Amino acid sequence: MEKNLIYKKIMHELQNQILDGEYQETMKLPDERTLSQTFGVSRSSIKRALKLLADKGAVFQKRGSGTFINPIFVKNDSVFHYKNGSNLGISDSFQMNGQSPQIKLLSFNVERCPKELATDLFIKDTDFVYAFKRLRSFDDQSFMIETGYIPIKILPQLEEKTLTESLFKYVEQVKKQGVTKSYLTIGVSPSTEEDRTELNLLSTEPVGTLSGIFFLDDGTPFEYSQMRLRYDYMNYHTFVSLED
Amino acid sequence: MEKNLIYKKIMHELQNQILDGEYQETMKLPDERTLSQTFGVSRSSIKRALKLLADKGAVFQKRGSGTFINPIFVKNDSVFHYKNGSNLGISDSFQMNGQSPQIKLLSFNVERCPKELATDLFIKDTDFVYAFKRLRSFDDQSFMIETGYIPIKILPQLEEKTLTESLFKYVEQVKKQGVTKSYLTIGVSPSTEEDRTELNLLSTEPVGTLSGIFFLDDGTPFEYSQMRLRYDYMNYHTFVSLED
DNA sequence: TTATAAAAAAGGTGCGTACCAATTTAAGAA
DNA sequence: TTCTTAAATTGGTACGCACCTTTTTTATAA
Repeated sequence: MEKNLIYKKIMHELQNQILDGEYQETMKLPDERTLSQTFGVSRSSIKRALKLLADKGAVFQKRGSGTFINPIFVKNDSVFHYKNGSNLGISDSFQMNGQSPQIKLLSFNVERCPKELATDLFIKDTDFVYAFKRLRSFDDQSFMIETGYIPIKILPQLEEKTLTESLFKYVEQVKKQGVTKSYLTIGVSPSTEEDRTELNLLSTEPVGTLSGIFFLDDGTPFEYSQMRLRYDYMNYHTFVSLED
Repeated sequence: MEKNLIYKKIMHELQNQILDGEYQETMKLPDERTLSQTFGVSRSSIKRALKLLADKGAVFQKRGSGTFINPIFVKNDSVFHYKNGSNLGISDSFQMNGQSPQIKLLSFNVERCPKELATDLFIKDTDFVYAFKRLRSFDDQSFMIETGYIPIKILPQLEEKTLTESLFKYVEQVKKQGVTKSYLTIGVSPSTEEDRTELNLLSTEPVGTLSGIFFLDDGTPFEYSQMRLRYDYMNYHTFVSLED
């Protein structure tokens, strides 16, 4: 699985060193030229690794001064790392005490693609999609209603029972591609009748909404999804860095 | 202002071409080697420009195949572009019909740094901070309550009236650095008494919450901020791409 | 015509060089 | 000692090369 890429290997190594408190005194990494020497790789590769860490918010690079460790990244690593490896917006990647949630399939149909979604999913509105609704819960507590649309031509073999398990894992098996990109809009809404019933909410208790598109690695729009979450399960962490 | 960096210039040029529909037929950019020639720059610079576009979600790069345009980026450009140039999470960057919101200062004090914030702001809990609360509105409609904490040693000169204007612009002037990085947690909450009063909400109507830290370009934690938004103003767009 | 294999195309990785720009440090002068 | 200036440090930009991996296209064979 590990593709043995130098810059990724070094990125991980540095990240581990950082989290292990290797550079705690100075909160600063060695300079790029030194790193290049000690790792025995080119400065270009070091720069590439550091760029990844900077994009994560693990370090800040300052010209003329050095590469500094973000104390919050170290301290709060659990929170900060939530994003890495699990948080693609959300959807499939819930976990609690290492245990995945149960999934109940509320409905499952094949229908013509709703007009508003056709362009987003890059298909014609005469094409068919799977339309399904799922309910997720931990033990007795339901926390999310998910409405999803998937073009049938992307997953011609999709069966009903697959939808009671992890969709993303299934896709990775079948398509041999990961789902690593998403475009999401996050919002807030008072709870609807359905929300209150399914998620066991009072009328004063709201839901968080996530809606958007998930892409395969090659950019194929794979699913349009609308998620409504119990407000107390809604917790989205994000590190934003404006380049331009 | 424009720093005349080749890779950024090319990034913009390509982005404009894309939005202008230059590549509409194929939805595909020329290959890197060709771009290198036509722009008269090295392939490395082209790669760098394309990487920026890929990180934005404007294009998808597929080895062996080419660089493809994300149709959603073109179509929905307003939404997609919301993030670029204005959306650092949110805070200062609101606008509506090109018009900035009014800001009312609800409170303004200097106090010792709350213990939970000290480490996040990278200061001691014996250090002092400005603590303030602001209310933002468009015309008659208030839409956000913001509670902010800023270490006094970062902005020793901060005056009360500055807080009724754009804080970020002020910082850029004084510190000669932008505020281009933030680490935020997004959540949902039923409205509190104060929310309902200030934001004119019913008890069934919730707020969206944004809380986290804003950094200066060099990584200095500059402000801890908690924002509570009217649910109908809460709209956060994000493109997520998992690298590793 | 169809299946298979070779070639070409296209993006990815890694190394290296040269020089630039901001910051910090050290040296020298007042 | 303190201020000013020059040098060293450190990350940033740009170019180029060589080679790899995946995908697509083309040519060849069945």
